[in-house]
Amino acid sequence: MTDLPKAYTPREVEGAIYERWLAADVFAPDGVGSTADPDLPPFTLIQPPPNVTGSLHLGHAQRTTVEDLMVRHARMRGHAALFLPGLDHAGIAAQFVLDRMLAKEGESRQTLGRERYLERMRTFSDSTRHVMLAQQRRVGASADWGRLRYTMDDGSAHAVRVAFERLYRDGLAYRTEALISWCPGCRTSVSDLEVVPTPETGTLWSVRYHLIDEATGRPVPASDPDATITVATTRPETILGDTAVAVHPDDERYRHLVGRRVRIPFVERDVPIIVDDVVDPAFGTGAVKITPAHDVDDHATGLRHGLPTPTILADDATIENTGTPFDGLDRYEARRRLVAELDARGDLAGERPHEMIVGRCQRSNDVLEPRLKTQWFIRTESMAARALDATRSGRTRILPERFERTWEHWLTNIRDWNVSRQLWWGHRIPAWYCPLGHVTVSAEADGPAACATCGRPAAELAQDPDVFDTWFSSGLWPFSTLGWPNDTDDLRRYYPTSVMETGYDIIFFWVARMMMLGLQLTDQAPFHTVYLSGLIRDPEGRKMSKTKGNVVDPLGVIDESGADALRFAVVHGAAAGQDQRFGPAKLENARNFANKLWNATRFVVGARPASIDPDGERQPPDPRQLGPAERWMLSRANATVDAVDRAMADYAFGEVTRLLYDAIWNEFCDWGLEFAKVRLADDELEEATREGTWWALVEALDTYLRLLHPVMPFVTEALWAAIPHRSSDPALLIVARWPGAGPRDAGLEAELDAVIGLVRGVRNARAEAGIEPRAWLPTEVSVPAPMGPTFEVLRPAIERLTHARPLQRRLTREALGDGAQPVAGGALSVISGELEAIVHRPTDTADPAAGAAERARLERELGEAERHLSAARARLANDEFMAKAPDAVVAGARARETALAEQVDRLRDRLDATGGTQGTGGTGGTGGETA
RNA sequence: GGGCGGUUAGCUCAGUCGGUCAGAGCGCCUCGCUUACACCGAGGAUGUCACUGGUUCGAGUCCAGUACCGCCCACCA
Repeated sequence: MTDLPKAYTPREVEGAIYERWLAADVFAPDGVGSTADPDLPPFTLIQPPPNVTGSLHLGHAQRTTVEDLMVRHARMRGHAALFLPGLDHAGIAAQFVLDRMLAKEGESRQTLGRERYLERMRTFSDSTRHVMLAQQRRVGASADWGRLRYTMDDGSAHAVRVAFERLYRDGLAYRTEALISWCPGCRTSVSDLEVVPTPETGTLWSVRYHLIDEATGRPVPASDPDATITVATTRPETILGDTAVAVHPDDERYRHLVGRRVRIPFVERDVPIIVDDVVDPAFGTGAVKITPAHDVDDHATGLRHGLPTPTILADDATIENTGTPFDGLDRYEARRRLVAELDARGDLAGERPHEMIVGRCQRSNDVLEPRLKTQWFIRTESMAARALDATRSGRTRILPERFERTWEHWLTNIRDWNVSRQLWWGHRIPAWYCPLGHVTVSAEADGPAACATCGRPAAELAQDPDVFDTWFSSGLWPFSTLGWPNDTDDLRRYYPTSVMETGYDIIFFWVARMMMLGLQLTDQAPFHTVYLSGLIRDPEGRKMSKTKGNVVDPLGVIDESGADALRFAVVHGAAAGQDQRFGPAKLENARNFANKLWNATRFVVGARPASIDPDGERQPPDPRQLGPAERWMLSRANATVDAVDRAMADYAFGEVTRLLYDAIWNEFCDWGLEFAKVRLADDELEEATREGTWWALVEALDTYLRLLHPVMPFVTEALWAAIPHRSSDPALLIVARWPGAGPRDAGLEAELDAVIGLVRGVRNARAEAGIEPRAWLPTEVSVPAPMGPTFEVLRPAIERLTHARPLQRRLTREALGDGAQPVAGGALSVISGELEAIVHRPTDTADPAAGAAERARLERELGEAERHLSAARARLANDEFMAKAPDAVVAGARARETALAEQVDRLRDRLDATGGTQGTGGTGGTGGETA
């Protein structure tokens, strides 16, 4: 046993504890401190790797907590529990951060060049990775740091190459020119998921295109009724890339123009008027300009009609290749000038504000441009089908279940995944091109020796300059971290993993891709359960973000309130998939709870009978030495074990903390300790009895510390060190065994409920009557014979808790009131279950008004009891209820009716007695009215 | 345009199988420094479980619809 400081100071407690865990090597499932049961299957949780260049925010802390609590729980249950930590290189996100830093130095990707840029990135990420890892340790992550992985380490690099090669070999990776979303700021393509549809008010311009006289090849004269056709656009600069004008096939207005040609202004290109179903005749003019290289719909239209696809936007979104003066201008400058020029020519038919959805870059917020690029794609159809099969068959379960519908919808409508990124930071795509255009994909670290098609030597091959979408390497995470593609011991032992915990916001980005790639490459679903956490929001319910300035730094919170409080706060009252607001109140509540636990333990430790060796082995409480309160306490602890087990099995972590908070605070501390105090201080009891009482406290406390450990690991570990252990216990709580649910004693629990109810009732009555709390008042209690022994053992505690002196026990209700002289002003009556008490008031504080107040109180209680009683009776009088409700429910209703009737009866009696002694004439009080 | 979630005490939220489910924390009010804890203890007040209808012996809970708030998905220039 170790001493506990008087005050609970999280900083001191937590710092020392983590070092002890590390020293004991208990985090690794195969570490020297592991106590795993070899007969149980392992439990594997691969951490969603946080961005290496990021900083830990509250969301990370919350996820780490949930992950860690699952791991700790599994570990205590005896499973070899692997919590594999990691970091993500976060391709585009990291580049975005570094680019901004470089910009402040007047540098850029271009000025540095690829090699120096990547060198800077490595230096930068090396400096931030330590911060990220240290933060996780502060939160208490019991991760196996020896297995720490990084999406840019050699193992991941190898996995990425092999995975891609296999996908290519199986026809699931292909290279093609396609319309992709391009971010001019990041200078890369982004996936559909990274496009943020943003509502904006733009402008819809109407532009006249001049028809061409086929005979002369010149524009038809303005006098001709069909001199022009008017099209509408929100992006006039794309006019420069137009290769057709389309109308709906059924549109009578334009039918006669179909097949004619119009001249695209500035580029002076003559393009056909075509028909296509994509056109909505009701929108705008019903005629649509077609820009196949810069619009999704137009691209599809272009493909259907075999239209040319001139690209007019450069990587930086300046105009290019148009042969017009607009070349070299930024897209928006070009737009302005182009509109002005059209207006000057008289070809601007109109402009009006237009509500529209603009695609913006998730990272840089730039407006994205659809454009053609030759990129690598992953064919998703077959993999998505397998992923759906895994969830439909139940091999993988998504929690909360409602997200399975989202999952279904997305995977059934999935499009091929563009994995090429024109970034530098990431895994280079292992594809080489020979001068003849042959493609060679190779998993070799040094690339292929020769072109796979024509045999040209490596020296003549050029590797694809692009890198993979960062989610490609993340998608391999559950198995690449365990050694895949090598057939390692870890992979065999820990794969498939048990639970994947992550935020619901990346279910598509990440979970779906892990699932697809895992099934494709390992033939197994990578995890059996997906636990989706909700998002942490600020106290106003807003998403936390740096730009809003409402981010909470978890380290600040930990410094102030402790990691245990933070962990408890983010778990307490939270439900899977449900966002939660986080504010100071929750945190304070959690810290208070830790403090409560600390002080309760300090009391137990300090209350040790001198006859017990502080350094001795823990003794099981001797049942013969236990009083009803101690047996009740142990029964309740068993009940809590049972309830917590059920909640854990349901992944209802908020329920777990609620159960423990209630059990520890409202049962163990409020009643268990209070009853025990009296008993431990009772010199009349035998030494063995006091010892038994203390061992019972230790037993219950030990159980609660174990149950609470996964959520509040530091404080429980520290406190556990202060209580005696069993010979079978390990040195540290983190590897101690999860408690088993022992027997309950329902009858005893009911008796204690009555006793506790009586104490509460007496306190309540005394408080309402305005009686000095410290005044000792003569109190009588009628106790049915079966409860006699319990009452007698608890008598000293009841005396103390109710300030009753003398406390006299009566065998029947009728006997109440005989033991002391009723005094003017009346006595207080309290009914709790089968117990009934009368508190006699001191003469000097009694007055007629007090009697009236007591009557009012009793009448209020009577009224309430009568309402409940009549409701219960109405139920029993309902034939259909009697006929159709289950027997157990009917029996319960009968019992309730009996109890309520009894209570009403007693309250009436007490009211009569109170009225009678008061002598104010109101002797017949039946509770109908309140004075 | 589809889909999902939320609506329960002044605030933030739990509420699993339909039957002691009207709950917690915070806040508020009244007391109290009783030898674990003032980061505490004792007591108290506060509800049309958003609305409408339905199923059921019985609905905060299941079904349908409505309203408001929020999120996700979606190629209308």
